[in-house]
Amino acid sequence: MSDEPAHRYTAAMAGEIERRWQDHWTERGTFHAPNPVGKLAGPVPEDKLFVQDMFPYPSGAGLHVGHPLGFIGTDVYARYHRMNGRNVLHTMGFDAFGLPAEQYAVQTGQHPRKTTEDNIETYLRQIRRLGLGHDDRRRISTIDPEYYRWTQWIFLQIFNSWYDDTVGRARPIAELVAQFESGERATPDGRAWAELSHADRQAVLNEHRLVYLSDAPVNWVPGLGTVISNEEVTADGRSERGNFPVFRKNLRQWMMRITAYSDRLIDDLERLDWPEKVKAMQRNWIGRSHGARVRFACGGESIEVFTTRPDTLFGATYMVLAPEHPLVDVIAAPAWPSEVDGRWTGGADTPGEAIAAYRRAASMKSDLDRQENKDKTGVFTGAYAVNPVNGASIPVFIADYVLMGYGTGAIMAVPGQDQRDWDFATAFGLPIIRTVAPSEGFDGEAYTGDGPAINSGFLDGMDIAEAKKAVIGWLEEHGHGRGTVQYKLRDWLFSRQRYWGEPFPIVYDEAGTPIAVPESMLPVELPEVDDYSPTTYDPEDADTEPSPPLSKANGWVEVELDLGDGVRTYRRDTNTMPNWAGSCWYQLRYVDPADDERFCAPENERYWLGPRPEQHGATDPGGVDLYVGGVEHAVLHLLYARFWQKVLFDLGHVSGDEPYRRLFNQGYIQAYAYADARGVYVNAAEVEEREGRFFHGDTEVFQEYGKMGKSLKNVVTPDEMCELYGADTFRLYEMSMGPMDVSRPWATKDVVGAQRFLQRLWRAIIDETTGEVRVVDGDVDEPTLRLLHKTIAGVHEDYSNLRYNTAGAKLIELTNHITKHHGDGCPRPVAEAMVQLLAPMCPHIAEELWSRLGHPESLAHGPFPTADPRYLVEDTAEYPIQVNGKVRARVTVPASATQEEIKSAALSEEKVAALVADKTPKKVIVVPGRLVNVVL
RNA sequence: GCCCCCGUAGCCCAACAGGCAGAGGCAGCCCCCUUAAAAGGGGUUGAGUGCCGGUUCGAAUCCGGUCGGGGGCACCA
Repeated sequence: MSDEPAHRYTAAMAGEIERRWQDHWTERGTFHAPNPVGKLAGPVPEDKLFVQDMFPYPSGAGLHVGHPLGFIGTDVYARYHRMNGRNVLHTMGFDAFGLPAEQYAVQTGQHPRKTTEDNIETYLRQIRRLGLGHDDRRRISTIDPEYYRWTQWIFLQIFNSWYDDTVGRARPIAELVAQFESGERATPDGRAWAELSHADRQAVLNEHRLVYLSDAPVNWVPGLGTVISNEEVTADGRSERGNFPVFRKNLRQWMMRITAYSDRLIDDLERLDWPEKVKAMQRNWIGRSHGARVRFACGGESIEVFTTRPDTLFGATYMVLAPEHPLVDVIAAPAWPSEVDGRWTGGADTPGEAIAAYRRAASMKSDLDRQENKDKTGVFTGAYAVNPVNGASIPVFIADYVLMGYGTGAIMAVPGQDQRDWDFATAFGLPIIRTVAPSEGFDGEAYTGDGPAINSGFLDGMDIAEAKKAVIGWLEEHGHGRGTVQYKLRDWLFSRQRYWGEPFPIVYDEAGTPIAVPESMLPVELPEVDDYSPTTYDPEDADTEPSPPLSKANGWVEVELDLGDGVRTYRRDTNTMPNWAGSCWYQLRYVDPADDERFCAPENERYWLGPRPEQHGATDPGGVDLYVGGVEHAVLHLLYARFWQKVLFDLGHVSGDEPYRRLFNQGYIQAYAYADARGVYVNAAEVEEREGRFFHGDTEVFQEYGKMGKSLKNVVTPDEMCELYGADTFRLYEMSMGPMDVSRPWATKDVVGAQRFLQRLWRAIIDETTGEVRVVDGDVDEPTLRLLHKTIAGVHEDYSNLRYNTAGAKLIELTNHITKHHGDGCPRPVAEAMVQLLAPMCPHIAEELWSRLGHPESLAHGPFPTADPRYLVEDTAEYPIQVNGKVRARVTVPASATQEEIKSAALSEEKVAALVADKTPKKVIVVPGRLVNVVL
């Protein structure tokens, strides 16, 4: 330790260099990216790049080494392009509203603003050490009133819009009012617009607004004291946050009409450069299916069903309504028909009693029960319906395998082609008619494959696609139904009953009509309250009601305003927005963070985010050039943000209709955790491996693999890594672990490899004992030049394709070559190029070496080396010679050799000639630049 | 149950578009430096690509099957 050379690149020296360069960059605003107009205006090159990390939430727990993986990845990309002359926008702000912040504040007994701002400071301190080239003028935070002013403004834009299906886009609500006024569009009850009261008009408009109040059933979570959106409910019917039971409850809540955009949200995925996996998840979530709605007569009523298989209509042998379906009580027979099947009655004396009992039982089942137990249950309503295609009379059941929330809440059951219907039919003794001939050898139950229609009258012989078309035509012609499209996507529940979120810019008049707060009065600031902790309940108690903390802010809820007809008293909306709101548009604010007239100046928006068809193709939607984050936001954030962008686009506020042109999902850094026999976790850093088993001291412990987390005692922090090795070593190691999109285990012991490399590179340029630059001037030998230019070319390509692991490997290779062949000093041109190539990944050491090599200017804006093609072509080529696919020999020929020349060189090679002997090769394959294969 | 992704040295990972299985790192081994040590230097060993079959002159790569791991959806008509 003591006699370590004075000028070795140690962790301590790295730390000193890093602090110095970070200060240098900050002082000079090295990473300030100019805008075309406004407060950040400056000279802008046409060539720009907007790189963005997914909005981090500033957790109180601080960062572990997994968090910065993507941040470093985007930084390398940004630095690479900045060095190559592009105007690069890269920054980072904070998504700081939301439940976790509020819960953390409640735990620590402090105001959420205080804890959140403290956490942001901690977060910034941690990421600052990493040397990320952020434009710090563009840091924003969703909790800043100057930010959420515009979140509220966008909310009002959406509120004041409606979706015009005839033109397929959102329009200002005033244009709808004009249609009603002129009579171009009739009001729902046919009265003239002028005859409607103010409240009536608002009620009509509420049915069209893209944000509207709804009394529909919503997801109520007593354990959280708030309602949540469908996207936040897990598959087993619990809240994603907190894992509490979720209950369906009718509550008056704000909804966003995202369903108006279902088709565009699906269709526009094709124009995005996104991972297929994420696109598939969004398609799946939106759940578009094509089919038909068919009406079945039932007594004096008509039951409408949705089906994706109208071609199987002849096989419909019964119908099922969801237990909550409104027609159930209307159609239910007063008494069982004679000779009713005992399985159908549920043991009740009348259909009415059976239905009541069944509904009671169904309501007691949780979603989880329903999923675990897929045995089919149901009761007969006593009613029969008529199959429109053949006049058959079929019984109508209720069963909980039919959901009120999808389609029409009613189905035609075709047991021959649907396994669920098959199961029900078998349990209840109902007939099964196959209407598609199963393929040969099929021995299953319901047959869902393709085949010719059978038992289907005029459809017989047609395949599924033909039969669908034919039957839809028939239904439409005879007025029994029509082809239609169905979606799983539901409107977005947008209100939360929490404190720590954006207040709604809405007040209510005496009649309870919601009124937009005028733009001039934004932001509507979050009031101080004595008790910001929400009222939560017994998580299992469904009979509770949300009680928003803001409703307790007495001086705030009641407000005197003059909204045009004199000063009156209004009540504020006491909900807050979900924490997804702030992240729906933050890229727009990064672009223009200080504009206080607009959320973003159009010139700046167009420059950074506008479509560039000449560069990205005719259908380019625009958006952030590279957006990096985890796959966990595939449906939530990424769907909501696309929706807002499209509304803003329709209203003419932005020039592109997608927010993120290219999306990249980084993998996760995971870690081993160790628990002893009792299941108690031990500090992973203290575990030793001996003969394939693991020990903590003398106690045997057992390895698990997964997340890094405090409770698992396996957290490694970037701070520790910077301390032990320096930020550049840490950055390089993270980038070298593998491709960016692959998840992998953290291994602190491997970090030393990255450090040794940087030490070797440092030593090639700096004398470790004197600290003098030891590069040599003069000509560089040919092999070194060849390797150098090959490295330049390869690293260029690797950086632009986010393959940092292979870029790192190429640099190590070059450095090893220099160490081996130029131990007495690195040739200057090689040293300079090497430093430039390294700079995106290890910017501090690169700046330091660059400056020691005599360059006063920062390396942040280049230069970056380009490969000289002369050194990329070899003058000779070595060909492996395969005989029957096995490599037997090698020949070296001039690179200019023709295929014939290569062939004869190969055949005359000694070992090959011996193998060929007197035989005549059947074939000789020459792959130019690759190899020769002789087939005997 | 349905859909998607991934299996290459002890470990993390390379291999352009089917063409010599290896770029790099960790660990191991040998040597050097050192009073000693290593987060120093130099060198070196190591897998036939999870398994079976097919296509091909040639397969880690393409196709079919199978096993293992990860993820998404799930009574959505």
